[in-house]
Amino acid sequence: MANGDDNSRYFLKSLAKGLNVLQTLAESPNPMALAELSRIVGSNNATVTRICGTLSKLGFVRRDRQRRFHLTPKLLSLGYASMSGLGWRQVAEHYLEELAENTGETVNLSVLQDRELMYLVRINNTGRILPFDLQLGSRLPLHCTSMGKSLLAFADEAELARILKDYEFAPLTNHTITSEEDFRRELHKVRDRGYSLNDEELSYGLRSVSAPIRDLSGRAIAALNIAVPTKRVSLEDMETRLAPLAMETAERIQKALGSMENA
Amino acid sequence: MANGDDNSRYFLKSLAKGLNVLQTLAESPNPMALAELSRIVGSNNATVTRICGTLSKLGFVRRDRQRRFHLTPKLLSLGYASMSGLGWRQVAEHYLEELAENTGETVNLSVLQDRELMYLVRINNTGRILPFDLQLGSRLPLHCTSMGKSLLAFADEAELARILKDYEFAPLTNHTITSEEDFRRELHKVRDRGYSLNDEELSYGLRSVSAPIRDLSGRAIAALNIAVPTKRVSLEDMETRLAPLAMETAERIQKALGSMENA
DNA sequence: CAAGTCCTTTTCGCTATGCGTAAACAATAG
DNA sequence: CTATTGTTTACGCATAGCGAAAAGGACTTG
Repeated sequence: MANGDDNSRYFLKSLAKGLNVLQTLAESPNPMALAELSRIVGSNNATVTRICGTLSKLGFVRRDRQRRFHLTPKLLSLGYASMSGLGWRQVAEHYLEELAENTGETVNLSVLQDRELMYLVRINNTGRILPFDLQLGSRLPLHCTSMGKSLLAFADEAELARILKDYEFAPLTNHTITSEEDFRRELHKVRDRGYSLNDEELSYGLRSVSAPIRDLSGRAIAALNIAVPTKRVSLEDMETRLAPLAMETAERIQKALGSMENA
Repeated sequence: MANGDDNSRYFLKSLAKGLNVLQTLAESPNPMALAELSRIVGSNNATVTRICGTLSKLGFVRRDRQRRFHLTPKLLSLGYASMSGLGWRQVAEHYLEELAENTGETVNLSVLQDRELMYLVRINNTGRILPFDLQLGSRLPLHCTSMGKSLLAFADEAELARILKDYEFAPLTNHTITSEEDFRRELHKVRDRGYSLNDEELSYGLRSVSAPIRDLSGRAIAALNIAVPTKRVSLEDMETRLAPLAMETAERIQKALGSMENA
């Protein structure tokens, strides 16, 4: 019945479903029972039973007394291994540490992942001031973060189009940009200045400056930022003092990366 | 042809193979080409092409110009999500930070994972002295680490038997314990004293003390340790000064854990 | 440049695999 | 004790996924 259009012979559905189950569990804040899980992934629960049985026999998933499924830390090894492939990350980390030391602020690095950004490095200098407790691997929206703006301002047009297609500009504060026109205008500004700002657009009390880390073609492969509490650092201070530091660090990383072989 | 013996109807082979590919890539220090990969996972390369095609369409794997496969950081999100399920980890982390502060040394926490131990927390106080640059999720052998000894000394007999069956006591230094008899003797000693030592058994220049974190039945669910360079801390010092601190911290964590609901 | 090796991709037909429906089983609630 | 909702098992069918082998590339070597 209808192999549709594509290279379907080369796509393993059960593998995709299994990974989808893992992702679903990862995205849910709390463990899930079978029924809920099959509802969300949209499969028959017999199927989900089989998937979870397999995952659990392989040790990626555990079932608690209330028959709910949890991910196990076995997945951690996979996650970390994936980073060691990212040679440039290590290089960047070095410079970020310097930046964190010089500014005394929290410094982050993230990459584009699907339609969000994902943290790859986080150096938290200021004990827990920020309203978010982010870890590596956690994700944030693109439209209301400085790194998101940097990543998109220097993405290629095709990628940008893909992401902005039906993008939902969810308002998280009343500073959040909520329309594509405004956002595109903002991206222009970012391209002009070479850095991007987030002034309480993600969360009240929080500002950040970000600069893109670009490859030789000018495309952003990552973005770094400096995040500060509003009460301690003014917007002007961000622009005059921190923005240049962020850009300078990004440039140094780019230089260092230039001398590496490319994937 | 021969469904063998088991509940085979409930095990999804393609999912298992796919995950096996991911694990294989994770364990390899460098990216792999198709041929090598299919050799290692023991499947037809048509099969591996399909698996990798799927994984890559889903964004878990990337192929570089030389047609070699890499894991992508997309897996990070999964790994970290798996830790947030571990409520006790957070609790433990708090006490470990204290311990690190009090001793000024590097402090770690790990759990049993397959036949190795895996790091879940690492607080590195001493800038890069240690010969290993370990990250969360990385693994070490059990027989030549203090945490490995703690974990096994307080594992239940069945688990211990499973692990020691055909265990390979690879000698990493000339202090490494290399026979099961010696190792079992060592475990007895650990049970008696309540803590375990590693005196240059993993790597020259490195010592550590570890104490188990046990559940109500006495089984170790994790182990913490304090790791030091040999040049700075004597064996005697470890036993008289650090070992008690490690045990005390472990006990405090156990108490704190007692007041949590169990999975 | 032709012959040879090794790697990768695609084709093709078969059958075991994994699917959904539906029935049994379990647990809670009313 | 019947209803309701969640979980597991049974069963038979369709097809998804498999391996063997051919076709297509890339890179050496004579």
